[in-house]
Amino acid sequence: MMELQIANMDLAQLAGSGQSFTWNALEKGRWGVAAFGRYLTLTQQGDRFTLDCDEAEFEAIWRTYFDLDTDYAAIRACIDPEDAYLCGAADFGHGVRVLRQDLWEVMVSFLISQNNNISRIRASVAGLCTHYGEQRVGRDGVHSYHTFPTPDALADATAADFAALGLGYRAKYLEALARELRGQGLPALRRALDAAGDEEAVALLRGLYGIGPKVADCIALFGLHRIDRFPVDTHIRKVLAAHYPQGFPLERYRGCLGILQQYMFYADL
DNA sequence: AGCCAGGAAGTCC
DNA sequence: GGACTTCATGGC
Repeated sequence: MMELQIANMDLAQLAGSGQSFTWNALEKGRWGVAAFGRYLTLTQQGDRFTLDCDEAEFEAIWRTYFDLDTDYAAIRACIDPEDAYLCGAADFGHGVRVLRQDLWEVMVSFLISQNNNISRIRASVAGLCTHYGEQRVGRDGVHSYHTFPTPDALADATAADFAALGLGYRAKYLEALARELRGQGLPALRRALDAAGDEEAVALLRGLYGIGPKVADCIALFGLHRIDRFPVDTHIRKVLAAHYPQGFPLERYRGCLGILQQYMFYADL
């Protein structure tokens, strides 16, 4: 058990922010978070958080996962005070952060996300975990959870299997992705991505079947923490048209574009 | 019935 | 290189 004070973090906002699809609401304000093969439950009262893990696990996994070493107050302070829309969006989503999620989980989740809605993405990801993930018993010894399935765990399934979980026409993309990255495919891709700059990383991702510009940007932002990527989806396109007809000031916000994008996305949800 | 959802591939020219 | 169409599927 750990108690912490964390500024600029709100569990309900993170759970609803559409960047992770493996959070689940438990009883009375408690959230369950599965990541990196672990399962954490936590609660929040204001800026005080209670996590059911020890300090070693917190330092090994969760400090990084919740991006606690990034100063979100400083980023919000950079917002142009004349920009009423962006100030309002950042205020509304004050507890949204860019989580440092597992690369493969992000690849699969956002491959599924295209032309889809968040509730069905969540259901599809849950189906993948229960059907192909590893079942483990939680810290309380009673409740169990499923890890996110590896490429190898998915590679023998077919598009028809994935379609049965509600992936629709995206099922063939996941079939190809899992087979492409099975064995040493994923670590090899990760090495190439880690050695690449932002543009090159996005280009590498776009070389995979089913991954286009928007999904590649989401993978770079959420799976590689390339904080300057600015994914433009249907919501952001709408926001840009409504509030930035002359174009969004990308250069002004170089260095934190992805975080501002999350404020804008969450405000539009 | 048609439109929308964290879009991308295929198919024209 | 663009512009247009197709792709599953459920909710509104």
